Amino acid sequence: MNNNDKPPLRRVTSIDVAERAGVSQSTVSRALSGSETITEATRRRVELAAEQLGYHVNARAAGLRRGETGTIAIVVIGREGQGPAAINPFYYSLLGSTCAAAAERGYEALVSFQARPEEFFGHYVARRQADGVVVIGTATNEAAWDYFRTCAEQSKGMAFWGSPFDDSVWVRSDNREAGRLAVERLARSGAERIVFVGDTASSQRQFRERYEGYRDAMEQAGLLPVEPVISDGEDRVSQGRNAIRQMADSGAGFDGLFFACDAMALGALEELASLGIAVPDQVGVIGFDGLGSGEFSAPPLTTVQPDFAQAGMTLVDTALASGEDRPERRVKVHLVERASVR
Amino acid sequence: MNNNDKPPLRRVTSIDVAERAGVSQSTVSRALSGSETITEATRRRVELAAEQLGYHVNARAAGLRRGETGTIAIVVIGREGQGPAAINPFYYSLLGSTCAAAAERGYEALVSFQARPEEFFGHYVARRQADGVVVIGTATNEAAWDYFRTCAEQSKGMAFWGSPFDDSVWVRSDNREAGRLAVERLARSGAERIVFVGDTASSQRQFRERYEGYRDAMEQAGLLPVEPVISDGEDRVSQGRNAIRQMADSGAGFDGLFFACDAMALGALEELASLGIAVPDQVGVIGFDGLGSGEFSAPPLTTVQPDFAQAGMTLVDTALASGEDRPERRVKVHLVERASVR
DNA sequence: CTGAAAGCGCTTACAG
DNA sequence: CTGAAAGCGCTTACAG
Repeated sequence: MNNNDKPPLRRVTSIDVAERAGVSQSTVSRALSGSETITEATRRRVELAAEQLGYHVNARAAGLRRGETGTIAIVVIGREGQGPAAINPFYYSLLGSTCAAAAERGYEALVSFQARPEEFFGHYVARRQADGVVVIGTATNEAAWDYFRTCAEQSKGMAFWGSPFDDSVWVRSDNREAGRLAVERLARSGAERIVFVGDTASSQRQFRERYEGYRDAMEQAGLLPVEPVISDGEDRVSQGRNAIRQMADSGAGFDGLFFACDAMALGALEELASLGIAVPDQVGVIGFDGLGSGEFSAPPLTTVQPDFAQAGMTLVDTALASGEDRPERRVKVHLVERASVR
Repeated sequence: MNNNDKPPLRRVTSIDVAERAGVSQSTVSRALSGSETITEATRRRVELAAEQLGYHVNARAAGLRRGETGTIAIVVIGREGQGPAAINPFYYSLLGSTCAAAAERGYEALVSFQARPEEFFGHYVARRQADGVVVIGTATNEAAWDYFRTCAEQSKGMAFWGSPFDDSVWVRSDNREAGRLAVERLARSGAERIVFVGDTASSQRQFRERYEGYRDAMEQAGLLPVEPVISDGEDRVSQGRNAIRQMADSGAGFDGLFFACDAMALGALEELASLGIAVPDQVGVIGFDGLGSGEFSAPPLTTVQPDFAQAGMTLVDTALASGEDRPERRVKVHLVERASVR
């Protein structure tokens, strides 16, 4: 029950277990790793000894010998000069699903948040800390992506979520489908002058893909696609606010809005309200991301969301695929109906 | 530039670097680990060789020899039967700050999401995968906390955020101060009949502490503290909604509300709106957590928030403190002014 | 300032 | 089915 025999002076090793069970170290190893060639009786004896001694196999020594790390590294890129508190919740969801996917594949997840150049590091595979690395996070930190782009040239086993460059192993949402879904839903509500808001030249490549999906869907619906509305702003929320102000000033009419991301849509909702433009009655609004914040906005935000579980799994599998086959991986998206479209 | 010399058949080791630099393995080790006793010239030679070969020291082998892991494990407890998508964003923020704190202390972070009994695991220290483990996440998963409580009895180096039990090394917000802050702010807006909403017998011990802070502050302000309002509901959001309905039915008057957490407050805001009760004009509302969702609610939610950076740091330091001194660690809180109080 | 040797705690051919 | 021995890739006393 308690340790009044003798205090553990030294960490208990497989040799201690072997001694206690009256077998060799090899047998302990085999018994505890589930080898087939061990008698049930022996295995039980070993397991008992291990439990009595509070023994757990030293994962690092085992891995060193086996040559596998059994872990996958996940790096989350943040905006320079901002802490993890400023991370877009979208990436937290993605991080969570990626960890879960890693676990499902039998891997541990080593995660790091990187924002400043001094802390950029991606050589986890070379350092034998991981068998693969997945990189997610804001596309706005150029220095970080430059760094990781170089990393990817040097090492195998890297997978990126929505990288700002195409020449590496990336995983993305099916953004064209997202555009289609949004336009279709807006059109169904009766909207005809639907505009896409977001910078199609953004380092976030996925924005452009969403715009293309919008454009094609508009044409297919017999509607007139217009040029994307691009606005400035410190962050995505103010970009959304400013876009509305800009459109109001220009006097261009619109009755449906598809935003490149939820944060912009959320800012827009505020601005629309303060301008007295009713959502969804005068204008329907759809975002992209599926942020939790959209559940409580006024009105709750209808949005397109990727399948996070699939995203995490694809990221992990891609990182582990050792780069020989480089399939373009697209993650399914679906519409989350809330109340910003009639 | 490219590898047309010969493809790397085998992983490059410190022996390869030694050979190339014309020194011994010991020297390579010393040069690369920043030992003082090495000539600058030698060091440069070694570094050059390492770079040319694309060598990185094998972290696992080094750690095995050194006896340190250099990593801290972070486990995030989820609700059974729900994936990481259902994790309260509060814990994501806390996870992010904990990872950042670990990095600041020179540690890697090994994170896992655990919700089902089959996946409970906390013996990272025994398995030599980490030097300490911090556990955060929902207090509602009893089986998980039972498991980790037992873990904590067996191993040193564990730190818990807001554990449902007191007999272990926990870190918590300064919840009484939170209660004081909320009451003071509400009173300043002119509220007199202020009520606390939240289950004071909840497994989330911090709820009770917030209530106690509320109660004491009410007395000090010469106001009458009332019994906490407790409501049922699937999740915290519906508990918030139901609390409002309950209070409306009972006819008890109130002009200030302090919720045990933001999710409840957010649900309450919706219900208040649908009942036509104006916030903040008829009733002031304050939550706890600092969720991002509160920025976009109608109206934006005034809330009390812990200092996440401090929380992460305290968690890491506590886990690493090897348990000999068990200081009760309280994390500072502050009021985030938004628009749900006059 | 540098090298040769031992050892961190495992696993896995190789024998028997 | 089990054991003795070698080795995974480092670091660190111990010498010189």
